[in-house]
Amino acid sequence: MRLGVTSRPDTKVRKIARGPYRSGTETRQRLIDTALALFGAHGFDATSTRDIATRTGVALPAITYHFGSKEGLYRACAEHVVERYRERMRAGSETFPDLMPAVGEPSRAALRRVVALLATMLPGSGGNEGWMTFMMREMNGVGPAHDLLYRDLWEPGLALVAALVAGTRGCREPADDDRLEALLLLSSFSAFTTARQVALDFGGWPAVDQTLVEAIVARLHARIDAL
Amino acid sequence: MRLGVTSRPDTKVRKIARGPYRSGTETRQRLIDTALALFGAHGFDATSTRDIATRTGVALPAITYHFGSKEGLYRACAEHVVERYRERMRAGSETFPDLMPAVGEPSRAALRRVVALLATMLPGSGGNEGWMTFMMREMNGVGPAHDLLYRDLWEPGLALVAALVAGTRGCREPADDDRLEALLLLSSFSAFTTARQVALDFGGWPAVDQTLVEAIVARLHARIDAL
DNA sequence: TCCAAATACGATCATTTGATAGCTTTTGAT
DNA sequence: ATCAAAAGCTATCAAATGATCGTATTTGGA
Repeated sequence: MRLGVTSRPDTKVRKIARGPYRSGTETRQRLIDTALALFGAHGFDATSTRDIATRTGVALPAITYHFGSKEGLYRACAEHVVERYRERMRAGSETFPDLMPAVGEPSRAALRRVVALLATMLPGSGGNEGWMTFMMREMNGVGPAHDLLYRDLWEPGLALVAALVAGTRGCREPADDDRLEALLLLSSFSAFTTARQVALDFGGWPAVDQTLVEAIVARLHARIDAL
Repeated sequence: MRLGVTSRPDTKVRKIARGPYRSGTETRQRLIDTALALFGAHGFDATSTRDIATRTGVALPAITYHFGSKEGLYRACAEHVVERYRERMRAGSETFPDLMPAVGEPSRAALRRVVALLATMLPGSGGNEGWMTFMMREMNGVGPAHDLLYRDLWEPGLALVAALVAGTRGCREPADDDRLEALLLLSSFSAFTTARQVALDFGGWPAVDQTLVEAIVARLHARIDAL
């Protein structure tokens, strides 16, 4: 069955791979994992579909078969990133249920926790390397997944932080200054994503580890307390 | 004359173009201007040499002739960016000669001015569009010009800011905290370079104009005063 | 005036790349 | 057991791309 660009195979039956043919969802996931790392490291145009297929251990037409095109695979990666982000934010919301903006001190406390939660997504070690850099590549406005990521990731995140900043300052609706403050707060993270190599080289740090994340969060908390 | 990758033609004679053949330096400069905009907007791999040549109004082999290869042209763009940056910093140094770190209040004042000077490089309107985005593309560590830009641009800039932060805090040598503070200060600019589209869309601002730059500088000055 | 170097371009090559055609094997429901 | 759909692969195509060859024109000094 050939797939359209947006549709995907109905995957209600195949669940467990028992033979040499894997289930469609598993192959799709493995392709997304590989592509996410390569797209994140080198960008859309510098990543070839042959490289993705070879590293995944499948033949070249598998990409067209499962995702319709190279761009379809890229969009699938973006959707996967959004899901990862929502997962983490949901987990954070369950641990800290009071993330909704309010007037006065609760907003400040919530803002502190949101920033700390976002900071936990910084480290690139472990199995999730690449999805942060993938995300940052789409922020300049061009790219096949910019609109999706803006609508489902950046805008909600920035709106939450801006609302919390406004609440901390005693306002109900975020104003220009609050939005700017939200942008400046979150841009602090970009030093360790977009400019990760420069930051690590300059600081002489080996990696974005827990110690470094704690130092960043401490500094951001100080800025929040001074609002 | 065929050129090596690093060498360039001796340009001591040809200066003024009087006939249909332009001077070598002028063609080189026009190629760099076009390439800088395209590389900055779409990246190295997504920019074709044919597109650069066509938009510049020259034939395709002109790139090989003047720069040796596509990568040679890219490096020439990076060198041009470094020169632009140094020009601006030199102009700022002449206007404000006291940028060197010292102990106490002078460092704070110098830091305020350095940040304000760097902020003036943010706006993308005018003839200099593209060189900021070109620069930011090389910060993740991969790319044909990363080392050059780090050595001649990022490291000196960060070292200056870190020294001024240390001076403001009363220390002579910058420590880890000072370097981190320098990174966080400068990363504030990345919100309006790497993430320019996201920032403008979210804030509802039409462009990175003087009003916005002043608001950013005001916020950064407040952070510096709180050091 | 004359010539070598510099500048420029049309035509072409070899490679890479994304996509497709056609066929085989596996899977799971009937 | 049977069969249609799903999953997969080999071979290949058409387009794009970076680079090169050969040649023509211009330039500025001898």
